[in-house]
Formats: sequence, structure tokens, C-alpha cells
Amino acid sequence: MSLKNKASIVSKSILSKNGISRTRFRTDLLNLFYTTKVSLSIDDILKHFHNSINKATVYRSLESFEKKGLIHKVPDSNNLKRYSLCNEEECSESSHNHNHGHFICYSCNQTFCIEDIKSPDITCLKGFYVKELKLTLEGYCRDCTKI
Amino acid sequence: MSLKNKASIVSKSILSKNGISRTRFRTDLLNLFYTTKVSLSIDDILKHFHNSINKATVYRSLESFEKKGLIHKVPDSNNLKRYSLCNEEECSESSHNHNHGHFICYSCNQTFCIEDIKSPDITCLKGFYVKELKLTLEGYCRDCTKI
DNA sequence: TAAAAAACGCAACTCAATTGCGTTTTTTTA
DNA sequence: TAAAAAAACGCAATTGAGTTGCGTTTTTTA
Repeated sequence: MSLKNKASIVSKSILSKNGISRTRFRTDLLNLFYTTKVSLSIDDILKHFHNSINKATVYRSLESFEKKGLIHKVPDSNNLKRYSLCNEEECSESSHNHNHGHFICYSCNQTFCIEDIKSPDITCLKGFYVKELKLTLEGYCRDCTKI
Repeated sequence: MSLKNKASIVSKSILSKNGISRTRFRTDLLNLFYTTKVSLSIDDILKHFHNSINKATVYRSLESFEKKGLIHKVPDSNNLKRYSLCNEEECSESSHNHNHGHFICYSCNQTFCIEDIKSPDITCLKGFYVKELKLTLEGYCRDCTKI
């Protein structure tokens, strides 16, 4: 059995486990996340499927994945939406933990999740109750600084 | 002379100093920033002027203020644009320094600039060249936790 | 104070994202 | 496993923040 088929079976079981209808497209889309391992924009996804899928369908699929804690939104440098796979240990339908940082590369426009970043010192915020922390770094990623 | 008139004269001289046309509206708008001292959304501004000003005019005025280093964009929790006065020591037409954090209150929807926050430890980003750092905290501000 | 430059209002436009609705596919259940 | 119920789909229209073109008005310059 090809690797692609194996990945497809994994995706199917994940969809079933999360109560998401196992349509051809949703299987392929989840598959795409598992195989590319990078964040995807709506355009990335539409292009990958050669514009054979309606964008409303894409948005609705992403929404259902997000609700189940499979993926999460990451920003790009223009504040457009991108999506990344969730860290399985941290996320589920009932609880998301995305207080990690994101690094956006000016050159390749890829968004990287920075998991092991330390929270900044927020002792100056006496009286403020911080519930969420969003950290975005922008610059040039490892690959793009090499060129 | 009333306080309001004094503030208006200050705003006028700031506009002149920065080569921005001293129209009635621009004077009043800069005044609004200096008197309210909080961040303003487009809607806040339109409402304050009872919708007597066209939104294109508002956007263009804000753009000119921003170019001169008088104000800067701050995010709200939905990533819509808000504007805040710049810290005079840090900003001018030639150089902006907005690598400070923002705190957005879920309750009053106000955005606070957090000037004295320490940069997080980004030693884990070996090989990444960080040019900009955006930090946004969300939760409940001092006033809203009291209620 | 006349000419040039900038700002203004209005309406049309852009573009990501969303929604309504009739049709098709998937899931449920009898 | 076939019919009923639920979910997903495609299409087209819509939303809403933000932008742009252009003719008119106001401000600045000389």
C-alpha cells in the first residue's frame, strides 16, 4: 500500500473519531495538512485542488476541523487567515491551547509555530487579567536567510 | 480661554509643524486623540462626529497622521484597525518604534499599549532573523476586573 | 488674491469571508 | 439495505472593512 493511501486511512479515522462527515474532499484536505506539515492559506488549498472545490466548502470544512481541535488559525503578515495542524497533546474539541508564538517569513510567506517560546514578563500588568497571549514574530526564516 | 480651545491650538500647531493641512476636521480629530487618550476605531470616530464626516476622509486623515508619526495602528480582538497616539519620544516621520505590546480588554474592548514589556526569550529561533515583534495580550483590564 | 496643492464628499469598487438555498452525498435507523 | 434524516456541497448573492477615482471645495503657496 502506498504512503498516500496509508495517510488517507489515518485521515479517515480521525474524521470519524471526531464526528466529521467523511467526504472525499474532507479526507483529502485533512490529508493535505498531515502531509505538508506547514500552514495553509485558502488560496494554497484551492490551488492544490486545482480550483475544483468551491471556496465556501473550503471555509466550512476548515471551520469544522477547527471546532474539533484538529487545526487552528495562524495569521499571515497581512492578517489573512492561514491554518495549521494542532499539537495533538494540547488541543481537543473542549480545550485549545494556542498561546504559542508564530513566526512569519517575509520571503517565503510561510508561518511557523514557535512552541517553546517563553511567556514575556507581564508583571507590569498589575490588575490586568491576561487570558490569551498572541505573539507574532516577523522576519526571515532559517531557509530564507541561507539564500 | 477654555481647555478645549487650548487643546485645539495645540493640535493646530502640531498639524502645521508636521505639514498636514489644518482643516477643521483634522484639527478636531487630532484633538480627539489628545483629549480621549485611548485608542479609537473608525466607528468611534464616525460616531463622535455624528456621521457628519465621510469615512474615506477619516481613513485618509488617519493615514496622514500615521505617516507623520503622530498615531499608530493597534489591533482589536477581531483584528480590525484602531489608532493610538504615538509616544512622542519614540516616534517621528522618519522612525517609528512600535515593538511594544498591546492589551485588549474583552469587556470594554479598549486596547492598551504596554510600553514596558520585556521581549520574550527567542533564543530558540536560531537561524531565524527577527525583524518585528508583535505581542498582543487579551483578557480583562484593570477597570473591568473591578466591576 | 490668483494659481497650485491638498482635502473633501460621494459613489463605486475591491477582496476576504459569509450566507441562503436548492441539490447531492453521507449517515442514521428501522 | 433501503428509506428517512442529517450533513455537506455548489452556486450565486451578500457582507463589511477598507480603498479608489473623480469632480468640487478648502487650504496653502507665491
